[in-house]
Amino acid sequence: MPVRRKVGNLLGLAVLTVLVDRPMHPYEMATVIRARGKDQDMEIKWGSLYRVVQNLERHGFVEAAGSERAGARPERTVYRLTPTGRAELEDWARDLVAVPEPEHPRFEAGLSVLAILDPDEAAGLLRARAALVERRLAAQRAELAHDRGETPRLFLLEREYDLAVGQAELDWTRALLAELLDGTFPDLPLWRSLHPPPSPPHPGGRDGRHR
Amino acid sequence: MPVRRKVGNLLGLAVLTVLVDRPMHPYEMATVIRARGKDQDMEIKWGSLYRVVQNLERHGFVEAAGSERAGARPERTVYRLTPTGRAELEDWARDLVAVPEPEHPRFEAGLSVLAILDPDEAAGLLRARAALVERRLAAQRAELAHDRGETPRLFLLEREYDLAVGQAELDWTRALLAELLDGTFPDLPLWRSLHPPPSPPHPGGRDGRHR
DNA sequence: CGGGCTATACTCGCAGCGGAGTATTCCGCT
DNA sequence: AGCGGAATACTCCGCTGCGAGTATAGCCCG
Repeated sequence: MPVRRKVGNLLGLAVLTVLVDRPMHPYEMATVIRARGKDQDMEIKWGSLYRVVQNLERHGFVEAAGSERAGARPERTVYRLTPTGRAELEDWARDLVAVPEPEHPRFEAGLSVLAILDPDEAAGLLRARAALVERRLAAQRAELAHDRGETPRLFLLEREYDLAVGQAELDWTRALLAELLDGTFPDLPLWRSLHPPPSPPHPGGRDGRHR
Repeated sequence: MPVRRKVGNLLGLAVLTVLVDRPMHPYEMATVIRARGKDQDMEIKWGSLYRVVQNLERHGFVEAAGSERAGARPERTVYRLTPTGRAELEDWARDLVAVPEPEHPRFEAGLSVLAILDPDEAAGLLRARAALVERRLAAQRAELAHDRGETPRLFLLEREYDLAVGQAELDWTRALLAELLDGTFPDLPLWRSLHPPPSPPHPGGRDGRHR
């Protein structure tokens, strides 16, 4: 497995990263992370921000660098990256890049239980998904093309990657869908046998229960 | 977003699925899920099993169908799927299949902070990753080919999908790596400027700090 | 026939996550 | 000048997840 991190939340990675440039107070970190669009790259829940910063401090990755107050309002603690924190950031990054870990997208879980749905319904759902994915890809592609003008490619790599993987997903889905629609999919009879039509006119109570 | 589930843990999905066939006690569910290989499809932590079953019961998705004891040993509660539970299972499956959700693989997070590493090191890490991914793909492909003999394709869809996406990831990584190695990657100068060599012979203390 | 190993079948406790809430200030509008 | 809504800047608490631990039963090996 990938090294067990003292602070595992990826929000922590984002925090360490923005602190490389300069010390900040938590709310500002949130703003900067959002501004750089890095909140799109990892599921970030802002409710966890202060908790995560606390944990980073507890483990010596960041430390308070004093506190300021602006006008009224509770004083905000400004945090700075420690050398240990910088090291942790690099180590974490290395780990994320070099060690592939089996991940488990929702779609995979969905496919693993696809057989409990009626095959015709499943085809409809796959078609719907494909349409949505296609639209999202188009939007992402447009946005990426736009940002290329303003941001060096070096900082857009994760978006390129996303696009590549998304496209592969779409292609695979479309291929499966085609097999289902033109009847080439080999297990269709088996699959249908698991889902007897609601009530055939009404012959002698046949009931093809599976198992 | 995808409907908020009362029980969100995917282990719950697996539990509902095995209960379609027949009532079971928790430990048996674990055995069956493992036997069907469905534990490969979702990150399952067995420490959560009893908790998840409890929660499913609390929400009326499963219910105790009595308890048995075998020889000595604490009596095991046998659970059965309720109609609500069956409905939840189908709804959940539909949701997982039809609604694509932006996911956030570890590698994406890694790429988003790649610039903090030295470009040469980054190339090394990408190469290492590519090698590992390639080996895993080969292993998966072999295993899948083997299982094709014993299991209908209908129950192996998620593995096919995994393979397709894994291959896309590998291709993308290799392409990026090639650009880095042959110097085609456009931001290499920028990137290098963020990482001044540890200590150049020792001229007048130049220090190209970024920002 | 006894000693250790593996499989069976759970329980416990706590850290961490995150949804929801809170309080204040600022700004635009009318 | 008064109101409403958005942005700022957090806090709180309950539930979940899960690593670690526990205890017995069966069984294989010498």
